[in-house]
Amino acid sequence: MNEKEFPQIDERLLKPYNPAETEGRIYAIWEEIGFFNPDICIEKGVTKEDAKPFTIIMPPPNVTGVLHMGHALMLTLEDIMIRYHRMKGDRTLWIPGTDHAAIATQSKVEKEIQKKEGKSRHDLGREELLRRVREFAQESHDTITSQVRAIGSSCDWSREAFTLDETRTKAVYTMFKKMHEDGLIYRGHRIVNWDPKGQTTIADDEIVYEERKSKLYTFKYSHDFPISISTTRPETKIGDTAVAVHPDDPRYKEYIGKTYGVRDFCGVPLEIKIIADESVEKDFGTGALGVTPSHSMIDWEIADRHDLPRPQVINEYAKMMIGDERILGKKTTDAREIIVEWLRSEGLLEKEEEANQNISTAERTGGIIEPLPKLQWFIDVNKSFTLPHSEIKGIESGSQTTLKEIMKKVVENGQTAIIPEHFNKTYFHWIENLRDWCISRQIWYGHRIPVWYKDKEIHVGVETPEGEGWIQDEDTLDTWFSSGLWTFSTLGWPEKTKDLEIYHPTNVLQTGYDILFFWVARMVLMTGYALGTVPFHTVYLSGLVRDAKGQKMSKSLGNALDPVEIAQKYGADAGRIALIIGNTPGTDMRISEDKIKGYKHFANKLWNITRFVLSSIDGIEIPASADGSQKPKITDKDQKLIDRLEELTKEITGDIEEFRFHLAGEKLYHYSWSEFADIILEESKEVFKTGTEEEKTSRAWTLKKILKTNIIMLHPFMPFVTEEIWSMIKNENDNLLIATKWPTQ
RNA sequence: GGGCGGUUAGCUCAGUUGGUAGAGCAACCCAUUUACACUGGGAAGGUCAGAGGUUCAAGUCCUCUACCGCCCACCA
Repeated sequence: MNEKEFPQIDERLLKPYNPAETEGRIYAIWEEIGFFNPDICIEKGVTKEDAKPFTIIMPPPNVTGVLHMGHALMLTLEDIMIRYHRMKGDRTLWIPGTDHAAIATQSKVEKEIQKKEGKSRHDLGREELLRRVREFAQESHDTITSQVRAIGSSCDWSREAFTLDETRTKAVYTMFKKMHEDGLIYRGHRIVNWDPKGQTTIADDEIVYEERKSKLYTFKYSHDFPISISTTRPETKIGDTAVAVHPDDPRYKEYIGKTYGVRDFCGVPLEIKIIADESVEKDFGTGALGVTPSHSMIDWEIADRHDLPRPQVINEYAKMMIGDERILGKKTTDAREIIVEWLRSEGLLEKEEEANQNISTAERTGGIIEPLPKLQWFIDVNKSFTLPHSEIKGIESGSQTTLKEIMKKVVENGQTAIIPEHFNKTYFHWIENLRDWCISRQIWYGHRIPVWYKDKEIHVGVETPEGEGWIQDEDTLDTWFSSGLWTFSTLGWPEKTKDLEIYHPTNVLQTGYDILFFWVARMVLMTGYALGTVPFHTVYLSGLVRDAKGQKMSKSLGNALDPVEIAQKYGADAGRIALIIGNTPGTDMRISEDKIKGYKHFANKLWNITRFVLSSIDGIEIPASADGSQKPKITDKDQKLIDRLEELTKEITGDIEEFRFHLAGEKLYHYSWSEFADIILEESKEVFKTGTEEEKTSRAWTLKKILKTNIIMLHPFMPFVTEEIWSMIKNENDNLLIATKWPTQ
């Protein structure tokens, strides 16, 4: 092939499509012209000022490292929606951001420092550790934002947010103060999930259960104690204050209400009251439960109901804090052996059996959770408060409600719809079992709790109080507290900004189903409380991205695909569409390099289709542009092709509107390859060879029309190659493809 | 223990409201410079996990069973 054969063809088309060269250049053009920002779209006449808004706030990736394929899927799905709506003419906003991810980030940096320098956070001190974490977070942030660009995300960088930046911190502090004033945030001495390894509390849903073999011991506290009990943790029994039995259990009825003194339980005197409680299973063990209020969630609740004393016997380092020299200061596991040995030697041990037990461990550190009573901050999910302004169906403005009710109503009445729908059940089930949310963490990286103490005075506020001697609470807030505000803190709340007014509630939240509870439910809670509305109308839950064998991608397994590497090797477009086709919401997917390679071929196919169309129609006088305003006489045969294209356009539009991206992508792929290239273009060769002038003109016009429409519709899915092709097929007065009108309205 | 999802071609998965099964990859045959070998054409491959039911009609709706996966609870 030489220039003589293709005199009018752009010379770029003479070589295979090269995404590595193209993508960075195209992204720079988009950023330069500013169409990612809706204000500029309005300024440049792409969007009408009174157009319907369409908003997505990007789920902020954690600044703990680099992006993985799951992020690539997220960015692709969101970018498809954003580009589609922008092309439709909506006032479209996509705000990017990152999450400080408190515990995850701090523990990652701590681990590195420990490994490289052998120092703990206490060796460094609060200020120095924070400096190091911030430095790490900044680097991580920079990597992430360059990756987000590499994938082709058309988000508005001028509005970028960080969960721990100044504006978001103000939002967090304002929210804390407001909830505190409403009595929804309280400080209480309550049992929490303590992670002795991470030296912090964690939330219920940050617990991971691990099944382990353990021993179940059955014994009596003393020879004259009337009831035997069973336990897997004998060392906690020095903290027992009651034995609970089922109220209907005839075996123990006579003892209920009596109190027994145990003079010496491995060196510790006990006073045990026999109580009746419905929560006890008659059929488990002896049917009697030794109640250890301070070291078991269930027992703490029993103690609440029966007003029992709650001595703490284990400390923050998982060591025994009472007892004689045999057990005092010993690790719980050692103390267990000692107490079992003592029971055995006293002849109190009746049975020892193997049992499977689920051990609670901390998700981030792997430490075994020790339930402990601690003074912590909580959000009360059941307390009534007045919601002054409400747009939530079923809750009147000015009426009494609870946070739990808000979370429930919003999904129940469909103001927020979850896709796929079956996750509704999971959501409701979670809310029903929800307990008060412990929001304080004993780590340093994060939003420091906005509470100051001075003697007996307490100040809760956004600013440090005036005067000498105020000391701020040492703890920081759970990272999900700030994430919960994300849809509106990114729009400027608590200020009454224009953005907040225009773009909130947002349209879609797209995220993985694994954080439905962590995040989605908390956003509903926070938004309902602060604004009396919903954070988003639709929640699109995607599945996890796994490797070709179905394993979770991870660095340690070496099977993780790096989206940027993929983009360099096959093109971001190929990676994007490979993640979309065959991927349904809520279902995990498998991705392999082979699949991505296939779609690299597809990008090249589009390239060659373009080359063929342009070279075939070269020299044929077409009276008008492909926008349909003027056209030549169209043959019946070509009219059928146009009708088919219109039908496809309607289908694709419907599929995107209804979140069936996998179908839209697949249809476009097959239309382009199996219909347009394999049938229409093949047949056109004959038309151009032997047809009449009228047939040739009609066909030339039709091919260009199909090519342009096809490229427009593929743009949300494969933005780079389509924009590059567009630059070669557009008419002089056409805009960039990113700002070109979608073919149906 | 409670709940949710899955089971469709060798492999990975689609299949929107019920209308006699589809794609990609792999494998098979043919074509060899054709816009594109990052190609074209062709053929092969499935009693849609099993059983029952509703219906003129079921991969699709209902009931039950089996197996796989996930989530929640945490029996102390």
